[in-house]
Amino acid sequence: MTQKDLADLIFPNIAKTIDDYEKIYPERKLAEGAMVTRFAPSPTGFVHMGSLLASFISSKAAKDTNGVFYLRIEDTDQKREVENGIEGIVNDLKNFKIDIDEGALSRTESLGNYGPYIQSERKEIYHAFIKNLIERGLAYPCFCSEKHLEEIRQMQEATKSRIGYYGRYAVCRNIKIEEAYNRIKNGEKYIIRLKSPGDFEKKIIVNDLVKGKIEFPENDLDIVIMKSDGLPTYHFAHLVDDHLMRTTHVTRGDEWVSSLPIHIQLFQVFGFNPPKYAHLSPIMKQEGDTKRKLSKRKDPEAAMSYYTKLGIPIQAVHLYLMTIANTNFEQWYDQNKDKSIDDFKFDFRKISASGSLFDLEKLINISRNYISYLKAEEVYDNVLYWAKEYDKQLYELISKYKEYTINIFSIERYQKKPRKDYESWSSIKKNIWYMYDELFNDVTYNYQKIVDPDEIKNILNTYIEKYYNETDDKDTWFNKIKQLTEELGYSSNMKEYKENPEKYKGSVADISTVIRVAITSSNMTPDLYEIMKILKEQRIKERIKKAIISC
RNA sequence: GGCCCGUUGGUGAAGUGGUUCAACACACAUGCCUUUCACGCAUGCAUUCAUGGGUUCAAAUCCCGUACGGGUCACCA
Repeated sequence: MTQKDLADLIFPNIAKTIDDYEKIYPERKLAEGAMVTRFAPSPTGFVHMGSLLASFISSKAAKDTNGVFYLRIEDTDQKREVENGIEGIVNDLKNFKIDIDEGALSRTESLGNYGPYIQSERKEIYHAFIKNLIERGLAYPCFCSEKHLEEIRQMQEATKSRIGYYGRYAVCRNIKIEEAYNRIKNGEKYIIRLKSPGDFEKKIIVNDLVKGKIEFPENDLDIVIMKSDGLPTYHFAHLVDDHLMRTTHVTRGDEWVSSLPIHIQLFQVFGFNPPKYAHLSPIMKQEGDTKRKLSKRKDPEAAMSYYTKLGIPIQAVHLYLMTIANTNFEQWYDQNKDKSIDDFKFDFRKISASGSLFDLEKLINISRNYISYLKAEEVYDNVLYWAKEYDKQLYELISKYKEYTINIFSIERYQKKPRKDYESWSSIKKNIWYMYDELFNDVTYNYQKIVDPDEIKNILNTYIEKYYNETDDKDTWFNKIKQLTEELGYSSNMKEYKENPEKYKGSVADISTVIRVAITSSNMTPDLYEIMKILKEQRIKERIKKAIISC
């Protein structure tokens, strides 16, 4: 009896060989330096920040080099799968404008010639590779029960030995072919393990794209490559898939670095070239005075939905991810404000080796800047789209007054340094609500410095009757406010007022504030002249009247 | 416990042996500008690169130890 007999017993219906697969999935014909990258999540529903960063980097690297970025679904652990998990992932990527060139689109649809892109559909491919290993005596069935494995572990712990299935602990490694054959024939449960050719005393060096050179002992663990359900483990699927899909660069979380010796060994056993690896440190979160990994479970900001709900533009999230991804990006962008991320050349060597702290404040700042450079129409479209989902009242209002709203968004926008009032689509309402009569009902007025109702009435009355004129240009408008100021015994010159405040009842600032508050109820607004231009004569008069009455 | 990685200001970080070695950005503080708020501008914010040794004429940068943080050691990915 030979290894071949054993292999045939375990995998009786394997039609294709490794060589066949090599032909079916040939080397990709891409330009020199083109990278083939992938995002390979489990279908657990949604993509969190860390994975998004990894997929963002992968897709950017592929795009920069005219390569291929694909999506592969890693569903070899069926317990993890969530209903519509694939759709959730595809959706998140789509929402975040990370385009895939190939890969799964849903359970039934996909794109590209290197599929299937869902691991559970690749079973026979894995089996062909495993069968090959068994034939060559490089893999064997293991009959150890979980209980027995647990006993081994406890013994190893007790004797302070290295933990794992290796050397003299790997009892099934030495089972005779005949015995294995018969036990399988008798229906005994088993898994397949790699017969590791590694030596723990020897070292291997891996050059990680972000961590640099890392030295490990060789892997000598007889790792499981096929589980009792017939599906491969992650390690083995990684080998087969990334080889057959011709992946050149694997970007993943650094929880995988300790598996590197296993992965390198797997590639060696088949004589394949391993891909280049980039292991990303996790995104951290400050909690008290300790840092911890940003958690999908505990931290709402780890989910993409958090940002769509908040109305942070996805471009801002991209910008933020890029500043985390490449440490030289921020400066580049600062000097190339007119360019987009697409013009920036991503570099694996510029990824920080230590985990960065997630900084929402910085994200918001980026968002604020980003929004400030949009056209008013773009702001409008975005707010409309956002409000449709999250703020019905706002949606109706701005739909009804489209031109008017765009005018509001235009205030102090088209200048060298636009205002940065808006940090997200959801925050805009608090900046513009007073422009809509529908919302301008039960307002309260806080006139700041001037509190005497008669004085306020007097200011307002005098202004509206004597000085206000709709057609005034800005200079005239302000000169008239200055005239009003002087007429009432206030100082129209701020410098002068600051030098001798006791000589006046107040300043032009105080008068302006009264008018501003009367019209908007807020003492913090953009340029009052612009606001009044948009509001127009009739409504200004109404509002001033309303303010006077409420004194 | 074994193996591996990391540690520069409140934050993201630049900088891998020596021409400002502590950039730049966010945040913060103060001042200026100013009809409010923002914007903008100016200034300030690590005598020091977790820590102790060592190599060197010279180290944040190289080596060793220690501390702290993280990862991993599944028929999970």
